[in-house]
Amino acid sequence: MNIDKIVAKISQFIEVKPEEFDTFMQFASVKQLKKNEIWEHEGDLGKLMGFVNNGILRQFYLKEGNEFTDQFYCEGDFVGNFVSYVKQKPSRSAIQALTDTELIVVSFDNVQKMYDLMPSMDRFGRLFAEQRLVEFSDRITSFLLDPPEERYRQLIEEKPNLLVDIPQYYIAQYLGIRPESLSRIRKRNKM
Amino acid sequence: MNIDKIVAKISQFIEVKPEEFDTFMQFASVKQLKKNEIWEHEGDLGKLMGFVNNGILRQFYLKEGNEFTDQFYCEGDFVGNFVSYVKQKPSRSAIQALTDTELIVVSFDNVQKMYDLMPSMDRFGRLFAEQRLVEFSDRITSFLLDPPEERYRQLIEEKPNLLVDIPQYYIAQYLGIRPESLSRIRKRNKM
DNA sequence: CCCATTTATTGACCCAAGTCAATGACTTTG
DNA sequence: CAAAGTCATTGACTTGGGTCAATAAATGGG
Repeated sequence: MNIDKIVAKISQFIEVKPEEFDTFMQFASVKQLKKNEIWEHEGDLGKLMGFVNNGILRQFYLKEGNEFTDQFYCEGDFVGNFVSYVKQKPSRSAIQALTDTELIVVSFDNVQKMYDLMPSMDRFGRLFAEQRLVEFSDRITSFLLDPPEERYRQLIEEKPNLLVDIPQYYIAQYLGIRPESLSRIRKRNKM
Repeated sequence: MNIDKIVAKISQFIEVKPEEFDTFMQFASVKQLKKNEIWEHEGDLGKLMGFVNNGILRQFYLKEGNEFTDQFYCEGDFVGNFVSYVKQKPSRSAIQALTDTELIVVSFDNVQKMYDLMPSMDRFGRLFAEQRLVEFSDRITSFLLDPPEERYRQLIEEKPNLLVDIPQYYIAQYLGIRPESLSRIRKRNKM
C-alpha cells in the first residue's frame, strides 16, 4: 500500500507522528476500480471513505432520466458519501470511477474510532472540513455570479486534466448545462 | 448578555461544562445592529464571528453594479466572513443586517485560543463544519437539479419567515434570478 | 485496419429568465 | 394627509440555454 500521497495530504493540516500513521494504516485497505465501475450506489448509506491515490471519480444524481454530476474527485482528494454519512440517510447519489482508479479505503466507523483514539484527528477533521467549506462556498458563489461560460473557464483553469481524461458531457453536467450548450460555448470562445 | 440560545446551539454538538461556558463568555461581547447596517465590509479580512441572538443578516457580493446574496443568517446561526478568515484574504463580500439584530461576537483569534485551551472545541468545530458542509452540498445539488421555481418553493418551506421579514428582491438574489423573474414565478404558481 | 460504439457538433425551434421601462402598491415621514 | 421613497408587478422585447434530431468525429475492440 503506497501511503506517500495520503501522508503528504494529512501533513498539510496537522503534524502526524509515525506511530499514528501506523494506526491509520491498520484501518485502511486498497481498492482498485475499473473505468466506469460504480463504487457507491444510490440508496447506500455512506459507509466508506476513500483517498484517491490515482484516477478520477464523480458523484452524480439521477433525476427524470438525466444524470447530474455534483462533484469530481481527483488524485489527492478524499471521496465518499459524506452527506449520507452525516445525515445517516441513504444517499441519493452514486459514486463512479471515470478512469481506472486506486483508492485507500477506511470505513467512516473506523474514522470515528480514530477521532476518539488520536487527539489530533478532530483538529484534522475540523481543518479539512473548513477547507472543503471554502471550496463549496466558492462554488455556490460562482453559481450566483458567473454565467456557465465563466464557470467553464475557471474549471478548466483549475483542473485542465479533466478535459483530456473524461468526456465533455460530464463537465457539462457539473456546470449545470447540457452537453450541446457546452459545445456551443466552446465554439463561441474557440476553447 | 443572554447566552441561552448559544448554549443550546453548542450543546447540540458536544457536552459543555459550565466553566467552559464561562471561558467562552470572557471572550464574547454583544453587538446591536440597526436594520440595513453593514457589519463586515467588502475588503475586510474576516476577523469576527457572531452568533445571531435575533434578527436576520445577509452576506452579499457586488458585481457590475448588481448585488448577489450568497447567504442568509437567521436566529441561531453563526455568521462571519469564514471564507476570508480561512483563506486569510480580504473578503469579496459584505455582511449586512436586514432587520434590527443582536449578535454575540467573538473574534476568530479568540476562537483559535479556545481551540487550544478547550479540548472539546476542535470536535465542536469539526461537527459544526461538517453540518455546514452538508447544507452547502445540498445547495449546490439544488442549483444543479432544481429550477429556480423549485428552489424558491424549498426556501420558503424551510424559512417561511424570510417572506414576511425581508424584501423579495433579496430572495431573488439568493436564488440566482432577477426580482422580476421571481415575481413572475410567484404569479405563475399563485404563491 | 475496419466496424461498432461512444462522444461531440450542428441546425431548427422553443421557452424561461434577463433587460429596460412604466406603473401600481405600500411605507415612511415631514 | 400629502409627498417621497421603496418595493412589486407588468409589458415588450432580447438572449441564451433546453430539446430533439441528424450528422460528424473520435475511440476502442475484434
